[in-house]
Amino acid sequence: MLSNSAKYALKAVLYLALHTNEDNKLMVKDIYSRINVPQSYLAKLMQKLSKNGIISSSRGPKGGFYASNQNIDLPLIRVVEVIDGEQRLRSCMLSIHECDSENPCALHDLVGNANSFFIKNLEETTIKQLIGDVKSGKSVLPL
Amino acid sequence: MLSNSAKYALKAVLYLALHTNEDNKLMVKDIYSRINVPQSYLAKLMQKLSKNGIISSSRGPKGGFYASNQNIDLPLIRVVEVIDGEQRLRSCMLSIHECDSENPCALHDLVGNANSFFIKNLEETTIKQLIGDVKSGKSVLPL
DNA sequence: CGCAGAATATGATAAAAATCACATTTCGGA
DNA sequence: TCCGAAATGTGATTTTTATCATATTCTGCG
Ligand code: FES
Ligand code: FES
Repeated sequence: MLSNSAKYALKAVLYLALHTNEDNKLMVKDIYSRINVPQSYLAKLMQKLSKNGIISSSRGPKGGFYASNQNIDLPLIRVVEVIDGEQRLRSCMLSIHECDSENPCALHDLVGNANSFFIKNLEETTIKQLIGDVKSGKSVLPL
Repeated sequence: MLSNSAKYALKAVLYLALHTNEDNKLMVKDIYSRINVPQSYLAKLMQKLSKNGIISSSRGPKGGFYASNQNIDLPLIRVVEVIDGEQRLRSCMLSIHECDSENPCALHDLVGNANSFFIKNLEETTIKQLIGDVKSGKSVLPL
């Protein structure tokens, strides 16, 4: 469903959304151990996220990565699409082609609904909304 | 969610359930192109399934793989557990640990329910039940 | 300006998943 | 009994994913 990389990326984005802003940046080395992701692997992921506008960054002294107000208004699905590509999430449970309700595979009824429900949630939920739950203690950002 | 191997295995099991029985066996070379799975890869998967009692086989001339009446009464989850291991399906969406409703991660509410719904279905649906839908044309076994 | 601190770019290595190839064992039938 | 047809066992190769390492570019500050 989600690749390991996508999980890492989501954790990183959420961590940035919780702990940074334009005036309060963080470097990879300050983050990786907090979310339990290998340092240089995380660096690569964050570069990709940054290049695709999911998170922000600035170089040089006083620089680092951060989540801008614009960034945290993005829907979660943007994060996983940048990392995993567009079709992985929408692929059929049995075959390689896209999941297709017009031509449901044998497993489609057992999972298709659940999956499209998940996708819909990812599309409709923004990063900002999600960290609300974490802040209020309703959910947790796991190691 | 499901590995490629698990998808292949499910397709193979369903194909056997649809087209074989004790008196009507099939060899890998008769199957692989019908379900679009590399021949020798499929052979390995079917050995594993056979060794774990998910499907049946007999050697020698007139031999082959088949799905017995016992086999098709198994729940679908047995197939994926044999191929993917027990925990993959139940792992948290954000971390490596098991999904845990007591300690929900930030994504849990968005997906946890959908996922446990899927698992429950895999546990409660037998192979036999599933091929009913295929036979009646309600769903399809895709390439 | 120039230096150090940071992201960025590039590519090498390691591990896991997918795929392929072949030797061995078992079994039915002539 | 023996031969060939089939699964089984073992391991090698390829591809993808995950991880590590290093060189390069940009930028604020003194
Ligand atoms: S068509 Fe296979 S999961 Fe939807
Ligand atoms: S705890 Fe993360 S998906 Fe359930």
